[in-house]
Parts: sequence; C-alpha cells; structure tokens
Amino acid sequence: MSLESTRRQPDNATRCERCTLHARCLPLGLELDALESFAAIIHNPRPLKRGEALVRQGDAFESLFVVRSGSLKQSVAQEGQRDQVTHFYLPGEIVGLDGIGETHCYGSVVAMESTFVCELPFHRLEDLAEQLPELRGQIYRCMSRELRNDQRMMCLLSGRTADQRLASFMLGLSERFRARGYSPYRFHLSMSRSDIGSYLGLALETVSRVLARFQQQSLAAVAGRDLTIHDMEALVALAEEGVGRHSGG
Amino acid sequence: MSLESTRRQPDNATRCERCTLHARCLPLGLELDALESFAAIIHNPRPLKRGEALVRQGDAFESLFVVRSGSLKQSVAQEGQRDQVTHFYLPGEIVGLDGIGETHCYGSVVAMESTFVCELPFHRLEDLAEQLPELRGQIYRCMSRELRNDQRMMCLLSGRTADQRLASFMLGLSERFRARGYSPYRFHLSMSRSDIGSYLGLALETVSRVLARFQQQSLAAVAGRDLTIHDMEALVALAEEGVGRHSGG
DNA sequence: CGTACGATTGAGGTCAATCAATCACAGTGG
DNA sequence: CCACTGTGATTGATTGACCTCAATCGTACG
Repeated sequence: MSLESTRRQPDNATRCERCTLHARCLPLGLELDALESFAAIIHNPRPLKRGEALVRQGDAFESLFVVRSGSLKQSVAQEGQRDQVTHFYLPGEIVGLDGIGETHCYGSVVAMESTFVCELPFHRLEDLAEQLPELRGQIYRCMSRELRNDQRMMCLLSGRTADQRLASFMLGLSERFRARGYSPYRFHLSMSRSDIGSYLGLALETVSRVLARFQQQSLAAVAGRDLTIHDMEALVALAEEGVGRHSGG
Repeated sequence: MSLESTRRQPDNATRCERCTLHARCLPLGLELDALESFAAIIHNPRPLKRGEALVRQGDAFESLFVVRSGSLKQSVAQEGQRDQVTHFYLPGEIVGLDGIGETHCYGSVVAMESTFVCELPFHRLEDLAEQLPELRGQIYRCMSRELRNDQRMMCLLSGRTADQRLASFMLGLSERFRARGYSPYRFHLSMSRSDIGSYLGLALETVSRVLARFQQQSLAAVAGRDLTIHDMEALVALAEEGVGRHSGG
C-alpha cells in the first residue's frame, strides 16, 4: 500500500491538500482556507503495528480517526461470548462515529496490518463545524452513509446463505478498492478467515469451504489472502439472487 | 395509547413544550426560546392510518419525522426478494436519519396502527442547527445512537439462536416502553409475526413456535398481540447466554 | 355466515455449526 | 540447514437448528 509515502510530516497546515485521499476523506468539498483550518486540528498521524489497538472497548471517547493507510477492524466483546467483528476500515474511512455523544467507546478497534491514522479530536471538530456548514454536512453524510451500510449488513446477515454473504462481502471490498484507485479484481485480504466469519456470521470453516467452492466454480481464486475475482457478474447475480432463506414478509 | 390527545393543533409555536414526549424527543435540552424556533419549523402533525405509507422507497428525501403516537416499521425491498423489515419506530423516535445526504429514501416506512408524526423539513432543521449548538449535538447523538443500535442488531442477527433473538427483541421493546412511562411487563405488539420474523431474520413459523415455547416455560405469555413478561431475569439470562452459534473469533 | 388474513402446529429436508484431524507456512532455535 | 513450534487454513463427518411446505385453527369483518 503506497497511498501514503511520508511517515511523519511536521507541517500540519498543508497536509490535507497534499494527501492522495483527500477526495474521499472527511474534508471533501472544503475551500482551501477551510481545509487549512481543518488540517490544523489533526493530530500527527499515529503509526500502528499489526494487532495493535487504536481504541479499546470502554476507553473514553474523545476523537474520530481517519485511516490514512493500512486497515483496521472493529470488534465488540459481549457478555460471556466471543468477540464479534462489526466493521472493517480501509483508507479514507472514519473510525469512531458510533461513539459520538457517548462517554465511552462501543467496541475495540485493532490494526490488521501496519497502519497510519489521523486523529480528529471531536470537540475541536465540533467547534470547527460550527463555522463550516460544508463540514457539518460532510459529518451528517458520513454518519448517514454508515447507517445505510449497517442496514445493508443487517439484510445480509438475516436472510442470505453463506455463499451470498461471501459474494456480497467480496463485491463490497472490490468496490471499495476500486473507489480508491486499486484494482477491483485483485486485492489482498488483510483480515483472517476467522475475522471474515465473525463479520459475516459464519463459522471460519464455512468461509474456507465457500471460498474453495468459488474457486472450483471459477468465480474467483484465492491464494492465501490474495483474492482474484474472475467472474464479477456471476458474483453479482449470486449476491442478488432471489430467495436466500425464510419467507419474512 | 394516549400520549397525544389533541388531534390537530394550530398553534405550532407552543406545541413542543406541551408535548408529553419532549423529554425524549429531538429538541431535548433546548432553551425555551430555542424550543419555540424549533417548533416553528414543524409541519402540522400528519395522521396515518394502519398500513398507510409515510415514505416509499425511492421517494425524494426532504424531511425527518418524529413519531408522536402510534408506531411504524421501515422495510427495504431488495432486487427480486421479499421485503425486509429493518426498524420499528415508537413515539419519540426519529424516522429518516438514514436518508440524510441522499436524494432518495432508502426504505419504505409504513404505519402499523393509527399514527401521528411531526414532520421536520431537513433543510430548515439544518439552518436552525447552525444557530443552536445544542440541537446540533442532539442530531449527532441521535444518529450515533442509531449506529450503536444497528451494531447491536448485527450482533444479534449473526450469532444468536432464535430463542435468544426473540428474548432480546422482547427485552428491547420492554425497555423502550419503560422509558416512555408504560409498563415494561405488559404491552401490545403492533407488528405481525411476519414482521417480527423479517426483522429478526427468522421464519414467521419460528417466531410463533418460540413464543409458544416461552409460554410453556413460563417466561412470558402471549395472547394474540398482547405480551406479558413473567420472568424478566430469565429472559435477560437467555439473551446474554454464552455461545449461541459458531465460533467467530 | 362466509371469507380472508393472521397465527398455530406438524413433518420433513437442508444448510451450516460443531468436532476433529490434517495441512501449510512463518518464525525460531539448535 | 533443518527440525520444532504455533498459528491459520483446509477438509471430512456428524449433528442440530431452522426453513419449507402444508394443513388447521381462530378471529375480524363484510
């Protein structure tokens, strides 16, 4: 991943406009001077190693984070049960929206590989949003988009077969990579089979089996964590396929 | 339901402060004059009959709605599949947060009984929020809360048994009724078994069977759509019970 | 009273979880 | 360089939960 080549850059004020992500990041649409005000509240990018926690469940909520490079997963630990992965975060995506208005963080967020994040102290972001209607709109839009994503996820989890879940998952990732300028056909999965299973509500063995089946049907090829999509249309058809399970309505 | 006795009240300016819901509604925490400004942007309460649509999937997004009395369900129709119920809305709850920043509404929202809603044109709400930091905070908090609810729902849908889902569902409703000043032990389900099944990712027959099982185990009693909770603690224990299904992490 | 719709109950089948063994690979130390 | 070790991934066999189909029942409503 070479989205971000500089490691630590002292001149905060100009960082955002140079960032290759700024077309898909929070300050999208801000004027140049507004962008500088925005960049001024960002803490220096924080480096995380694979497995390192950005926030732990129960930490005080203080900041949003934007992924600059790498990737993270959010997981929530429920009373006496195993963790459940609830989100994967790719570059340009915002971590922590579900903590706004709460004193504590809802889940833990852990880096799945070497990762850089920009920290946005929320109270400063709020102050700035008071003066910048565009920024306010962006925050609303991001939260609303996440609400819609969660709803899609709920639909996926409730009525679809394992094959359909995996197909949707792969297509979703593919789309996100495409939007970031990477190939939508070949990409690297930074999460384990177990993470995928937890996220999709499947046993890790099922994930493995379905991937093998996709390979056998020439829909996609998996070599370790490198994924190649061979038949995008068939995957789309599978994901949207009629009746998955149960009647419902 | 007698939360709202007046049917149509012309004097918008004073409505919110008189509304019995205003302690759990969007303008929570607003000063009196701010509250008046807020009330001024509300369209007259709109009455809906059972089965009537408040918004249809694909409608232009223009307003948020607050439920004043009655209840509604949101459902999304996916390509070539049956509808899926994604939310139930009780008095004081906000409909439409997932449409912000979009031109069109994500799902349909239909009244499950005779229902009144207050309409809040979003562009006017946005203008007002510019001047009222408290209101801005309230909007963030509402959206963030909904994000957390959706995540809880995702956890519920992905790893829990039918019994656990129903228990969580009943407890969630119970809590919401309690918060509104109703009995948390006896309340009316305004949704059909089919709606519940769709919402929980279960076949309606399974809903029926599980309810019968709960009755047999003296956890709760169901007579048609009237529900009585007999053993709250056992339901909580069931809902939080260790391993539901699959390993995950 | 008949119809319609929602709810219940039963029987059978299927998908995916579980248990369990094996394999692949990277890192480590001898 | 190669055995050792641990983690992650694969594969197989079995079991159980829940969906499906189908029939029946109850209640509301014209």
